[in-house]
Amino acid sequence: MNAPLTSTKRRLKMWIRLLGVTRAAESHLREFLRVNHVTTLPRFDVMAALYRRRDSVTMSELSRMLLVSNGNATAVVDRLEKDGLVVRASSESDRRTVLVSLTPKGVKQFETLAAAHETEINKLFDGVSNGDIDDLTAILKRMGEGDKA
Amino acid sequence: MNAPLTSTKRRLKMWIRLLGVTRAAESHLREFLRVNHVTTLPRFDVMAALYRRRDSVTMSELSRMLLVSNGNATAVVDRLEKDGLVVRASSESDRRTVLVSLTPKGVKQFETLAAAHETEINKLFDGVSNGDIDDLTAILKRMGEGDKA
DNA sequence: GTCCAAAGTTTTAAGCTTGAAATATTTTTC
DNA sequence: GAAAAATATTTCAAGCTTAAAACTTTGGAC
Repeated sequence: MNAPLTSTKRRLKMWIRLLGVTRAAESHLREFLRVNHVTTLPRFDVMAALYRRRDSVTMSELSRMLLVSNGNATAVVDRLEKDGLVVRASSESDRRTVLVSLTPKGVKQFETLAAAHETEINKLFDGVSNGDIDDLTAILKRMGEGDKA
Repeated sequence: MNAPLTSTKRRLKMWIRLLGVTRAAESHLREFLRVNHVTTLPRFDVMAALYRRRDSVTMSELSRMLLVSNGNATAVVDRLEKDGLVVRASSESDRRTVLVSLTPKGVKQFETLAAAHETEINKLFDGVSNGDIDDLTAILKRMGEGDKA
């Protein structure tokens, strides 16, 4: 009964689905972090970036890594700093740049958080087959590499 | 060289990619709407929901359709109403409920917007093969249906 | 009919997010 | 080496987003 969709319509449909699945998962994750760990996704993201690069990261690198504006990075780092989870230090070589890093308290909290996060992700996508997971990863990888546009 | 990943790690990896691709696309789309049409994604989403259901929608339905909080829906509708793109009316049968609908001006603007949006999505995913698009849609559809959790 | 739980919406406080403007510093150019 | 262009960060105003509290109205229980 259905006429075949044009290539454009198929892309649109895919995008609607992509957005729907991602938003639902994000929403679930946000709730999980809030209720069980009294934190938020942006805070988690910043801490994850700093954890990956333990030897401190500049504000610019941070916003580039997270795909957020520099003003945004400033705001989240401000709050994490107030809570004693990260510290700012000015660079020796370039006094414009600010180096951010996790405090020991931040490292400790993040390790707990990361483990819980991983478990939750696993639970969240429990119903998806391993085949679908790997196919999805492969397609998304191709998509991510393609867009230098 | 790489040891095979556990099922948990593969899900985590998939999620990182999913989030990355979606955020990059959303960011591109936001920029497009702002620069070329002086509007935002949330506004577009609300208008799209109202356009799909021309005979007016309640605030609760709206937030459910968009997966956002009701307070959020209130705020976006407030701004659209101030711009004369939507109207609120109280229901005859239930004085608690508020019926929102597009004004003629809103309909007209949305139709322009929707066409531009579709073209932009198509351009955005230009580099992705039709096969990948359809596979992706199918997998995402299965994922979306699965999560009654 | 009155009380009370439930449902629909808005308000509020806090945090997230952005782009643009403002500041400070470094590098380039002449 | 002074002026100007470029880079790094913060501040600002506006809008997005959420959860929780406050209101209003409805629909039962009695």
